[in-house]
Amino acid sequence: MLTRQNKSRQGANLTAPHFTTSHKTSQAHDTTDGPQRQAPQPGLQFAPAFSRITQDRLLQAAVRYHELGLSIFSLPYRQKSAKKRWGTYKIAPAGYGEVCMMFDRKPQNIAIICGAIESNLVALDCDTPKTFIETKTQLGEAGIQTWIVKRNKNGTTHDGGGSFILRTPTPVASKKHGDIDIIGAGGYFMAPPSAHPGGGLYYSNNEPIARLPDLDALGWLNLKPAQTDRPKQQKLSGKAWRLLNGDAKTIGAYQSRSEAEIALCESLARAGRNFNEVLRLFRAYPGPGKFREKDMDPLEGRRYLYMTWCNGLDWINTTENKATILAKQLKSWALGHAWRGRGASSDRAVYLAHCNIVLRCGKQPHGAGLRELGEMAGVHWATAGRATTRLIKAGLLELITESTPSLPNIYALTVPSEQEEKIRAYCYTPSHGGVMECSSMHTISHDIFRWAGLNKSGAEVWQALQGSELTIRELAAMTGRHRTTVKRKLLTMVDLGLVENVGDDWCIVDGADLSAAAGRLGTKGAGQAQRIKHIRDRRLHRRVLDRGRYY
DNA sequence: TCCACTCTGCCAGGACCGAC
DNA sequence: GTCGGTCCTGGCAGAGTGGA
Repeated sequence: MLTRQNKSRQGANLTAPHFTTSHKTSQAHDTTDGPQRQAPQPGLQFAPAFSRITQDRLLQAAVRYHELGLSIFSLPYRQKSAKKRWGTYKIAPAGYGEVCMMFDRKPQNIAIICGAIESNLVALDCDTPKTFIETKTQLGEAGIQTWIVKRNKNGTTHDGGGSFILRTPTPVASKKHGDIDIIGAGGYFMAPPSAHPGGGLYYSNNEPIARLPDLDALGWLNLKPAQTDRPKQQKLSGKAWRLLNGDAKTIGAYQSRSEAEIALCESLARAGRNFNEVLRLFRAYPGPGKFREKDMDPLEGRRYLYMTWCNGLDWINTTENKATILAKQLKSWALGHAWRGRGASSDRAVYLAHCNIVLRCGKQPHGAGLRELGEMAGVHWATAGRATTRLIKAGLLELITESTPSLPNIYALTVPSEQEEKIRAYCYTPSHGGVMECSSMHTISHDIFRWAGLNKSGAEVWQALQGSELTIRELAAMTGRHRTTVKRKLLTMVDLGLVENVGDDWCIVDGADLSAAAGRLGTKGAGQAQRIKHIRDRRLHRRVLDRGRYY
């Protein structure tokens, strides 16, 4: 088994793994003739050849590729086609643990993804010996020596061909160029020590992967950049964009470029980006600059950014500001007591949405659009507006700044004096702010708890029943809903197969499926439809503003 | 179980501010 | 000056809710 110590030692050498097809691993050979001398005779079975490559060597190779920043995944032994979904590895390469899980158990083939965000690899797959030699010559004339992957002859077509693996500044589009398959973004190639379906193992030379300064370096191939997804700009703050774009004034507000990059990571994390997305953004934009310097060596750049990212996360986790702490206290309070009165269920859902917005942006006063509140609470935006008005009247919210046609209302969470003692008693602890509350918000906005479904009062009954067997009287006391309402909801839930009653107690049925129940009530997809409608509304609004009038 | 009242969803129409 | 943005009010129909 590979130890972490071994792993770090391997990381010191940036050359690609070198594999021979013989157990005599010390035997030096040229890329084109060495292994061919050992090529098995046609018709022989090749399984014994693989048996000389131990499971540890397969795992070692996989970890080595991982260390090089390549995105890999497993294929069935002696197969080239993926039998499982591998698209996620294009976006988020497998971590060290996952790589070990994939290659630690049985013989597998290794696939390396081209155009993946860390590597920007391109493979020039030459089908014939002639094309292979021509390409090798042209690369040599251009002063490019790089990692080459070949396989033993097995009597099939393409014997004598091979792949040249290169790094490019940007992902390259896949295409066919004569007898060369240019495997770029979205494709993958077989890596040593994989086994070809027709027999024979893949092996490689002992060269590092060459990095092209630009796509014109291989002018005769006319490489084109791949179309990549644009980042979701609307979710990033203006400050984050200024930092990403290397705005000197914004960066100058920090004591160092490192601090600016930590702040940028923190902002991206708050916007819901994961590390791989952040890495892609840092590579796509100039940023404060220090990462760019480190990224001259991609492995070093990745390590540096990972440390910066961890520092940003640490900051978020350890330095909660007053607004965040208050929001968590208020959220715990809102979830922990019964809200009484008509409309209280919606008020509670909208109030929790306000708290979540404060937690998300880490500050208050906070801007909250009615459509956003509606989507988060699972109600119509007009309902969210009316609920917000009631919350203001109740002293739970304060309207700081009225909306403009382009900016939403600005609110502040407030603590009514008569409630202050109770709310402060809901001291925030990690158990209050974790999974339980996330799932609560997720439940409230579920399609089944929409209007014409079980509604928000149904959501409260459902939440109260989580892990408990309760009577109608107890449920009414816990939720603040009238016992008639509680009974109605329970009977509907029984019809939907969500709950059952044993004597006076009611409990959730094992395996209850909220989505299926939403389908039966006709509310399935309501949240998605609402989001789509809001997108249309905003588009229409923009046109109206452009015209200056409605018609 | 029934009824009165409240709330919701939907629609139409109208209005402006801050950043660059 | 241009651009990019959301909220509010009022009315209507019908569902949801609380209480008798």
